[in-house]
Amino acid sequence: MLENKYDFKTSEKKWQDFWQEKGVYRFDRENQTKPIYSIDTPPPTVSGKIHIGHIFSYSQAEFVARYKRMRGYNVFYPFGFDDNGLPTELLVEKERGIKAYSMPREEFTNICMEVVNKYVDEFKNLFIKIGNSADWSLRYHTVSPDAQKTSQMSFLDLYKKGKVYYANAPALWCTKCRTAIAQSELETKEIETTFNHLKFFVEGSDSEFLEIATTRPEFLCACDCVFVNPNDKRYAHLVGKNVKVPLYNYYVPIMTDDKADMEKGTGAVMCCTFGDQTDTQWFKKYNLEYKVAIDDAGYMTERAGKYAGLKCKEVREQIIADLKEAGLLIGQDPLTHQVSVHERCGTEVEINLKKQWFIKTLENKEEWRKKGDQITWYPAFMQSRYNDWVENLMMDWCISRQKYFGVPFPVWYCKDCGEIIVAQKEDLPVNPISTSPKHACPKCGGNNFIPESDILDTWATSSVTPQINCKWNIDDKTYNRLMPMSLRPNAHDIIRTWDFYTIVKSFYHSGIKPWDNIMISGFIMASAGEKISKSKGNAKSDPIALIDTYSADVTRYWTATGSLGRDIIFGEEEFKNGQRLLNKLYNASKFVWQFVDGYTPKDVELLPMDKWLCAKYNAMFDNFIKYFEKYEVGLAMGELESFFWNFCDNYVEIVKNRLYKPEIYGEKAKESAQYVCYNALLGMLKMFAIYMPHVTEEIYQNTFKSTVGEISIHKLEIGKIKDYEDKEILPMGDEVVSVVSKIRQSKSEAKVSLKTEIETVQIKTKYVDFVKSCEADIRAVMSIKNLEISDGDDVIVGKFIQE
RNA sequence: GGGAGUUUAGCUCAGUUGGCUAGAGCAUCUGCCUUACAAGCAGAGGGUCAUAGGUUCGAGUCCUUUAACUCCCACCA
Repeated sequence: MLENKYDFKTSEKKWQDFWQEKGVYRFDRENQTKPIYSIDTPPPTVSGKIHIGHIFSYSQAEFVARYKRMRGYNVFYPFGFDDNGLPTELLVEKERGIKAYSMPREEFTNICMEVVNKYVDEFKNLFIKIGNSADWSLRYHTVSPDAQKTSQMSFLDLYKKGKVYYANAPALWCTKCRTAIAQSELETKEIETTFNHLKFFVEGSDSEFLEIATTRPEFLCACDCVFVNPNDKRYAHLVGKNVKVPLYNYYVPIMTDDKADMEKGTGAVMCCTFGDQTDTQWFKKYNLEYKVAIDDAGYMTERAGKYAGLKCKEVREQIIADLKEAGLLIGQDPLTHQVSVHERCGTEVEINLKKQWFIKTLENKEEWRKKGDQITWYPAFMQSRYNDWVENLMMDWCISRQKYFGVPFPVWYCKDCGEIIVAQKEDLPVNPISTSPKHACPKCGGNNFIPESDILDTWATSSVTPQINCKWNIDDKTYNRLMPMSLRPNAHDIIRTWDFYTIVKSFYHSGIKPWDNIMISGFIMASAGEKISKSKGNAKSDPIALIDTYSADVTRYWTATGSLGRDIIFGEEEFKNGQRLLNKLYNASKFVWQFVDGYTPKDVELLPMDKWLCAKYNAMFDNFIKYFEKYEVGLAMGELESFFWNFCDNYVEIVKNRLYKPEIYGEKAKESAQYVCYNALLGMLKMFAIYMPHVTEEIYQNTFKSTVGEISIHKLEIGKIKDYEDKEILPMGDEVVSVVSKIRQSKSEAKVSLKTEIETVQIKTKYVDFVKSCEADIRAVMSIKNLEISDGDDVIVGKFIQE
């Protein structure tokens, strides 16, 4: 029996412990008969507190895991934590008020480990608290030795295959984080600046000058040449001549290139190393000199002369003032434009030239497209984001980071000849700083080595989560059994990083796609167009507070609303619906159970309305499956929910008379209702268990477990009520509901109680036979003395019999 | 500049291959203590389906136009 009231505060914790203890969600390695469904869960980045957006996105995938389990799959649902690299370093620096570069490397990484462990525990507890059904025995960490090993194996494999290279090539650089970054880590920010028109005097003339517009005059000290378009008649006569760089007074040539846009600025552009992407292309194409204007931390170099040692933004104003004073500034136009900033810190990104490691991505664009096509995208339109990204790739993937806390490169350099020496696979994981190669340099025989002190981009490890999960190169049997994985779920912000890089790696390593399906969820917005962010202080949606206030089930319910891939705006009012549902589910179960306690389903001839309910249930079930197969977890729940309310408000109301009073309506009528109540309620509880696992478990344990036997509702499979697929009956039963509704309406309009007796009701319907066969039900539920049923389309309600 | 998504009731959103009078919840209003639930139930009002055209016997749904909002990408001289 069920307690009178449901108390989520005690119940949720109780069942969470129970599930862990009984291993209800364990992947069954030994089972060879059930089909496997594997989920490549995104390991959340340990970069601060988890907010409601994470809960939203993870829950959507979690519903799929539960659904598949209840459809008979052996579900492989691991959970990982991405706890290394730049994001984690930034968290540690902020939390402890330290800077990585101001202390010994080892000390810093030890502190990182401490902080990470604290946060990982918090994360895990939160996911358990929300009722996440991951198999925690499959938990992994990207900073753990196992993950490091896989990540380094990935590097070695790419190295052997010539897909990773070490080169002195222009790379994006963050002067605040003091490291190289990748194109995918850029964000755009709109800023106000000025377009400065400067005089570049033509060599040998005091009067003739070339007018050049620039937003970055601080780069004047790093100018290599000036470009004009070859078709630009305005400047044709100057091509080949030299011009004098303002303030610095050295001469650079005027050259032609198609990339110089006649429409932009004055049509003449200065090329510096490096002001922007185009400069890097010119640098390569014309083999220009590399002139460094800005150092790693964003200060001007010696080359800048009197401005050396100053931040480049301060210098800009000063230079403009100096240019003005020297009469070299023709004018200034205000300009609003987009600049690239580092997504982690918002700093404007520079480009510099250092030796870095790159993974080749540009040469296989076609292949990335094809692999994207082989994966089914849900919703389909999200694939265009992936395609856009692939098409617009500008640079190979730079994977070296000048940071401390992460997976090291398994690489040394020979001190004598510079040869690259990589570790042996069997020695992994290695830290080159604390160990040395086992053999002398194969090229020169030298025995002195310089370790690579950079670490790998955190995405270089995150992009091998399928390989980590499936034991690539460690357990071939498991790998072949699980790859490609069934599903990759993530939000749309990391398509260009996590999804893209994972596809790249999987293709390079084994030539296959990493997953069959990809499910992209939306974002929780604070308001239209405004992302939730702690720094903005708009995150009034702390998941722990929400769970404590509304329960995990209600919070989960909320995450299921909406359709896949769409952003939704956070609103606490919406939680009320979930509370209502949870309450109703408990009460309805309690009510129905009193009539089926001790009942075991047996074949009976069903009454018409009971057949109708079964057919209705089965039709709902079909829709439920249809939506779930498209990962539309919210729309699936919508189907279930509206069926459930219909069940409570119409069906149960109609049959409860039969259940209460078999002496009036007959034993058979009672048994028919019992059969349907038992099956429909159990069926719905199982489906609701996907969304609200705690309350449904509580109900199951106190009711159906006694007849079903299985230790947990989450071990059951969802399904139809047998043998009731008759679609013809649907409109007939609906007609009865609508007739009852019309009678209710007349009572409501007369402002009388619903139990008020009615002298006579005339029903005119096109389903005379069916309605006649439901006569007893209709009379009972509406308290009708005389009921006349005939052909037509109307309901006439007679006198009310008042006390 | 290229691409994607959205636009349906005051609010949040469903609406499948075109098919009865366009639906639900919230909010508002009117009632009802009905042998589960008043944390409940019944009912009512409320919509030119963003816009303009087209295809069709028939369009919220398909095609074209325009507009607004959001996002992704590019441009960053």
